Parts: sequence; structure tokens; C-alpha cells
Amino acid sequence: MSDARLVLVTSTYETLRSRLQSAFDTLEVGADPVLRTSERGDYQANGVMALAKRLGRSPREVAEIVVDAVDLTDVATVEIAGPGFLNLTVQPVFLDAQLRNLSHDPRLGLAPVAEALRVIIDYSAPNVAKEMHVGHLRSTVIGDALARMYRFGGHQVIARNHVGDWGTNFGMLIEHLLDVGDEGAASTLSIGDLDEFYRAARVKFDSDDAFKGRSRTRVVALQSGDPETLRLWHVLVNQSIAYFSEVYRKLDVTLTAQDVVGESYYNDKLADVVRDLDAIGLLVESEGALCVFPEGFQNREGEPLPLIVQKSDDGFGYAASDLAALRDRVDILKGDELLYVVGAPQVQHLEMVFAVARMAGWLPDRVRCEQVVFGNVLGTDHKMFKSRAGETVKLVSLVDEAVERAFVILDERGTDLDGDAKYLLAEQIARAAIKYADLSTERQHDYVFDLDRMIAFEGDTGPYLQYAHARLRSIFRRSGDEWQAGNAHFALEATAERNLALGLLGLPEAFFTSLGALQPHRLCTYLFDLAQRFTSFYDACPVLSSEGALREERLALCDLTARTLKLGLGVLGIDAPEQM
RNA sequence: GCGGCUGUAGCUCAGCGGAUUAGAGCAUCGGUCUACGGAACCGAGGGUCGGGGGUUCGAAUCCCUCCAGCCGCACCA
Repeated sequence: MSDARLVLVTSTYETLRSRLQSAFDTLEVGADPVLRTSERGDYQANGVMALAKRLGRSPREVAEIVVDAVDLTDVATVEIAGPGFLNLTVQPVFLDAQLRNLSHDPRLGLAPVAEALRVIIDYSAPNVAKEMHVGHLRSTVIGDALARMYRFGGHQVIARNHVGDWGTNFGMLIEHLLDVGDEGAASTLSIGDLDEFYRAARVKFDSDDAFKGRSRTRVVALQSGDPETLRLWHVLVNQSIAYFSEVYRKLDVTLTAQDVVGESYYNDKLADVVRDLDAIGLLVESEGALCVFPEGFQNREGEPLPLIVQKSDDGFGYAASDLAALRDRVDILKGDELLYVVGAPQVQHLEMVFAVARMAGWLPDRVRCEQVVFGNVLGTDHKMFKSRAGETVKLVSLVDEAVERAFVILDERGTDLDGDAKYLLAEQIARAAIKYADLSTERQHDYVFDLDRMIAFEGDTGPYLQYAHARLRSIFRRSGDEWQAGNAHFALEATAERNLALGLLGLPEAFFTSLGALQPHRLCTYLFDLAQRFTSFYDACPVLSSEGALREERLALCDLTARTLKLGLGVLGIDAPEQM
């Protein structure tokens, strides 16, 4: 607000919507105009249909009243189409003014929200001393995209990486650590061979009774806080976190070691969860376990299904730590929104946790609490994504393979770059391919992981969008570095120019729709559509060879397009390189 | 059995607060252009939107039902 240079452009959509709203209000306060972009006009409002039905009047009649009441002077022309749709065509003067404003707005019309919320996003959640595999890909990529979008939207984000760093198998892991020695373990873990470490421990546990006995004793020592055992446990945890950080670096994910708040963090709060549930009278003992029975959940036999808070062996289940974490996020972190980016198999469990939290009064209505559900990653055979040997695929090998593939593609088409620059570019392309493929599909759907398709430079892919951006930047390299956003007049005489311009004005709406629905794919769709508008423009409208005001105008359109693509991709966690 | 998710062109996916010939990418076919990066542009063919019913002037979109697939359904998280 205090920064006068930050031009807060009222979005085109919002301008149209609010003017229509005033007109609709004359008939019924708050009636939704239902405005959307359209192929018939630039925008179409079809809220008249629903309103007419409620008022018991003919749609046509209502449409005429709205048209008479609406003030769209110098903004758009309206015409009634069909039974009562309002088709809006934006006026040239308004387009020109909007584009001029955008030219000077670093946020491209995307004003930060008036009221910042504190949003807690739980995502990634790998397990200590276990490999990160494809199953963690979606949580990590989607969670990080949402975190970036919330931040850019003006909210405060607290990322929580709910790492699995506790449980009975740590007895076995620590004993194995002792067998191979600190340094041996460190070297195995640091090169990222976590699967090997875990497998070796498991094999001994299953085949060696003495080892099994030591492991059980070790669990007890760990739970009772034995200092040496805790030291060993820390070795495992720290090595793993270092490894995860390397994976996040490869993926360009914003999670840091500070965001890791594992299950162990809640250990001393679990007893309180049980005690407090008991005090409220929700706790029921069933088959030796302490449970809460939220309404509406049944087991196979049609009997009430419990959320087991404390197991019959007195140990705490993950329900307990999830409840403790939820309380922490509401009471201590003061979250306004709690998001859990967790896969579909956990739907019932989290629903039960949320239900119990509400019953206990730990989750007030003002707090939005939601699981950001996502589907599975499938192989090209439409079965769960596995390696040829039938094993789960390591996340790092997935990324590495994509980088190699990007390298090959760069070589094939010949690049000016070499050495580190070339490697960095290959990484950027690989990440774009993987992330965009994941983000551009509606997240609840399973999707098919097909590296060839997602790294292709043609079609609806990350690299295609990067390429569109790189071509744009190339224009400016050739134009000489004297160009800067000036006062171009946007006449938009060519159809392709006008289509591109309308696309550019759509960013705020696309962004907030996407964020509001927690659906990054909507922003992807917008960016791809914009890129297509651009390539059509690029083909039809020469930029550098045009002259005078027209050249200025087209350069300004290119500048806006490049910035919009870069911003949009960036907010999804995808780089937009200057050249490819 | 109960609950959830999914079923849209050959393939991969959008659309699902109801709207006029159901969209895109890939693949196929046909054009354009000595192309500011052709990793391009323009166009064509291809779908009874899983089946059936209902609500409606109008449904891929809402409701019911059936079919198919995936997932979950008490002490591993």
C-alpha cells in the first residue's frame, strides 16, 4: 500500500463482474452474474437464467432489465444472446488501459489478498532410513506448488514435513547401525542407498533371532530416552534429512530442514491427547485399545469403526500423533488453514482424525481443515508405477533419468551451452517435465507416468512452455538491450494480437481460481492456453521487422507474455530459462 | 457388505455452480512458410461423454439405478 510503484490493477474479470453485480443487485441482492470467459464473446454472463427462474420471470425480460441497469461505458459492449445470455465484448480503450497498467505492474495484475491467512501445509512426509519413491513425488510437487501459490497470493505459509521418524522398526535400524558402525552407516546413507540399509536390517531381523531380540530391547531403550540410543537415532535422522534435502534440491522444492517436524516431535504430547480425550468423555476402551468412535464410520461387519488412539500394548498409533499435530497447528501455530497433501488411501483415516478433533473441540469452525487428496502414479501399463524388476522406483533415479533424457534432447538439437550451464538447463527441463506432468492433471485422478511424453517439447508439457518463454526472450536479445516497457499504445488491430491480449488479462482470475480450489492444474491450463495464443500471434505478427508504434506494441505484448509465463511457471515451482 | 474415487476421440487429458456444432495435446491425413529459435502455424478426419432412467425449454455436467476398475474398512504408519 505504501509502495506507490506497485500498481494494483483491478483485473478485467473483476471489473466486469462488479459492474454486472450492481445491475443484478437491482433485481436481487447478491445474485451471481456467473461470469466466465467465452468463445461467443470475450466473456459471457449466464446468471440471468438462474435468476429468472427464481423470480418467475422470463429470462429474456430479466436480461433486458440487467442490460439497461448495467454501466459498462468504456469497458465493454453487451448483447443478449439466445434465451438470455449476456455476451460481453471488451472495448479497445479498456483493453489498452488494462495492458498499459499491466506493463508497469511487476505482479501483472495479481494483487495480493487483503487479508493474509496463516496456512499450514503438510506435504512430502518421507520416512527416515527409507528411500523416497514415486509415492512421495505427488505430495512433494503438489504441496510445494500450493505453498508457492499461497505465498505469492500474499498469505503466510508454514510448511510441515511430517517425517516418519519414530516407531518400532527403529530398534532394528539402530541395531543395524551399530553393526555396520557410525561411519559405515553414514557412508551408505549419505550416498542415498537407503533401501539397501533398510533391507539389510530387515533381513537380519527376520532371520536372526538374536538380532531380533536386541532390536526389541533397543526400542524400549529408545522410548525410555536412553542417551546413547537417542544419539544413534539422531545419526539416522540427520543422515536421512541430509539426503531428503538433496532430493528437494534436485526437484527444486522449497522445503528445508527447518520444515521437518517429524512424528517424534509430538511424543511428549501424546499422553495429553489421551488424557484430554478421556476428560471430555470421548475415550472408550475396546478390545484393550483406547479409542474414539466418531459417527458415520463402520467396519466390515457394519459396527462402529474406532480411531485407535492408544494401542492395546500401550503404544501410540499414528492417530495420536496426527491429533497432537493438529492441536499444535491450531493452538500453537495459530493456523487459519490446515492442508494435508496426502494420497487417496488415507482419506478415511484423516476424515476420522478431523471428526475426532471437531468432537473434542480442538478444531474450531473458523479453521479450514482439508486433505488435498491425490491419485496414484501409474506406469504405462496402467498399474501402479514400478520398475521393470517390479520394485518401487526411487525418486532420485526418476529425476536422474529425466535429466539424462533432457541432455540427449539438447545434444540432438544442438545447443550453444556446455559444461555446468548445459547441465543446469537439463535439470531445469527435467524438473519442468516431471512437475508439469504431475500438476497439469486434476490431482484426484491417477495419472500415467510416461517420461517420453512429458519431456516432449511439443504438446501440453512443461518444456513446451519453457520453450515458448525462451523464444520470447530471444526476441529481446535480438532487439538490442535498449528496449524497456514504455508507453506503448495497444491498438490490437490483428486478431492474434487481441486474442493474446485477452489471454494476458486472465492471469489473476486463473490464479485465484486455481488456488481457491487447491487445483494447480487450472493454472497449468491457463498457461498452456496463453502459450498457444502466443505462438499463433508469433506466427502471424512479425515483431522485430515491424516499425514504429506497431513494433513497440508488439514488443510490449511479448514482454508481458514472457513475464506472465515466467511468473506462472515460477509459482508452480518450474523455472523459465532465458534460452534453451 | 459398507464407504470413497474413477469411467469423455486410437492414446494422454481438460470441461462437470446445465447452453447453442462436446475441447486440447499426441498420433494420422492435408496445407502454409527460405521461418523474429520449424521444438512453428492453418485445417481435416475421429467421440450415441460406461449403460439405463429421471428433473429441465435444455444435462458430459444435477438426482436415482446398474455395470466395470482402483482404494479404504481396529491396534505398521
